[in-house]
Amino acid sequence: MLDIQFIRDNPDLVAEKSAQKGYEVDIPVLLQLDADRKTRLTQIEELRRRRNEQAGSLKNQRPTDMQIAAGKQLKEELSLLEADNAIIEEKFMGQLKRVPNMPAVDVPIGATEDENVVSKTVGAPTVFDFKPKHHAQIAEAKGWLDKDRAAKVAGSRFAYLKGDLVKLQFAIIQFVMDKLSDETFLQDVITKNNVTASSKPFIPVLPPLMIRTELYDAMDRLEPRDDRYKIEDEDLWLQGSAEHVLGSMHANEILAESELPIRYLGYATSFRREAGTYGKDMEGMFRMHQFDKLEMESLSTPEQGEQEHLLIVAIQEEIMTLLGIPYRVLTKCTADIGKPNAQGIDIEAWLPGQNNYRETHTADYMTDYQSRRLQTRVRSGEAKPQLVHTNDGTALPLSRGPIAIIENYQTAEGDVVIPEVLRPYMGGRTRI
RNA sequence: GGAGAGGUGCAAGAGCGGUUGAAUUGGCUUGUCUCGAAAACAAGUGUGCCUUUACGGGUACCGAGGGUUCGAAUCCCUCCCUCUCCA
Repeated sequence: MLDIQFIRDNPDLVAEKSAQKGYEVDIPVLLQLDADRKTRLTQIEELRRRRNEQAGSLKNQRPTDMQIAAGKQLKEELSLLEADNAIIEEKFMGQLKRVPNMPAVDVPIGATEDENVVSKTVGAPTVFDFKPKHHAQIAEAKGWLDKDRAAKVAGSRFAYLKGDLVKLQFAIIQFVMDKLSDETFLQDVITKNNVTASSKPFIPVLPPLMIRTELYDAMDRLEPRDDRYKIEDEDLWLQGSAEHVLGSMHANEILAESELPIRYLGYATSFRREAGTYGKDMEGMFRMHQFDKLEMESLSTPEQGEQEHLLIVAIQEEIMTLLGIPYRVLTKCTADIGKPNAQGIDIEAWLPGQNNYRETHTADYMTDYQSRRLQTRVRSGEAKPQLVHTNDGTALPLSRGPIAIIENYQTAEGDVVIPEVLRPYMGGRTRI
């Protein structure tokens, strides 16, 4: 949620930036509602003051009939005003929640994701002396992927992963977890990329995979609900990314400045209904209803926020480089960064089987947009608590990560060479 | 799932329906003392919103949401969470 004070002070700017992100907001209506609720709130507080005054003056004596009558009168006026204000308040919050976070100044303005800017390309598309296969072909031939039986059991966009593909997945998890919880690795990334951030390691976390409506909404990740799985008869949803359950972890807490940044590496199975993607990416395991993911989440001071974002991207790149996967980095434009984002980066891996770059990672910087509703704050010295800044980023998606490995490391025989860094986690095997 | 006991400030822990935003103790901060520290003593120590140049003032918050009452941390209802026992 955006700061209402900021909107009051900069109505035109907010309208303009919201439009750039493709969000329709009616700032004049919002501000009118804001003014209305303020007037009523003043009246309500005055009535409450009078009520408290009378109650306080009575102490232990019995009130007279006149005092009771006066009190009743006050109560009635108050409840009318309060009911009236509740309606306005609800409308106001509805409007306020629709206002997206303001994009940072250097976010390119664009109307669709096609206007994302490729800021960097690392490595060249892998060269083969044979026609590279799609990962689905390789995985199915190896018996690693069984979607037919998964469809029988759970429907489309599900899969049984089996055999060496599963081992590969666990190897990747181990590898990434080792790196991100290693201070030396982080220091190295920081130095190489000239980032100003601490080398505090990420704490591995296995989070709950379900989240309450209230917190999901506060994270601003519940919408569109069509893409979420709701648990029947419970006030719970299956999370769509570990970010959702990690970012909300410290809601309603005031953290000590010395604790920040708090960095988590969450491993979680993520669930998405993929509404509106019928027929898209049906081959293989590129787009599934359920996929495992290693996700970074950082809660930091406002001052640290932007550097945390840069660090997260640098880590993503370093991991891709270590895995030897060609990739490119996209600076997402205003239309694509997402509602709570101030800025966002995508990383796309080269997939020879699709002869294209495809999204594997995202890094989101939300400034205080999420923490305002979560009320996750930090106390710095004597000053009033401030809202923390939140960052998240994919450490490695499991299915798209393995897909990139399978396709880039495939051999003419249909085997897959194991990237060197993963071999220690695969019992020293060099190919599968 | 059933029966019971609970959820109060940084922590422990009081709180006959009415000067209780909340006793007390501890913690923490500051001051006195000291060469310094400890001890002792004194004062201070929540958050949101509205208002104020400022000092301050108002209001709300005792798990969450409703209700009863002139008046609710205290009574009632629903839900969430913790503990004990049973299944």
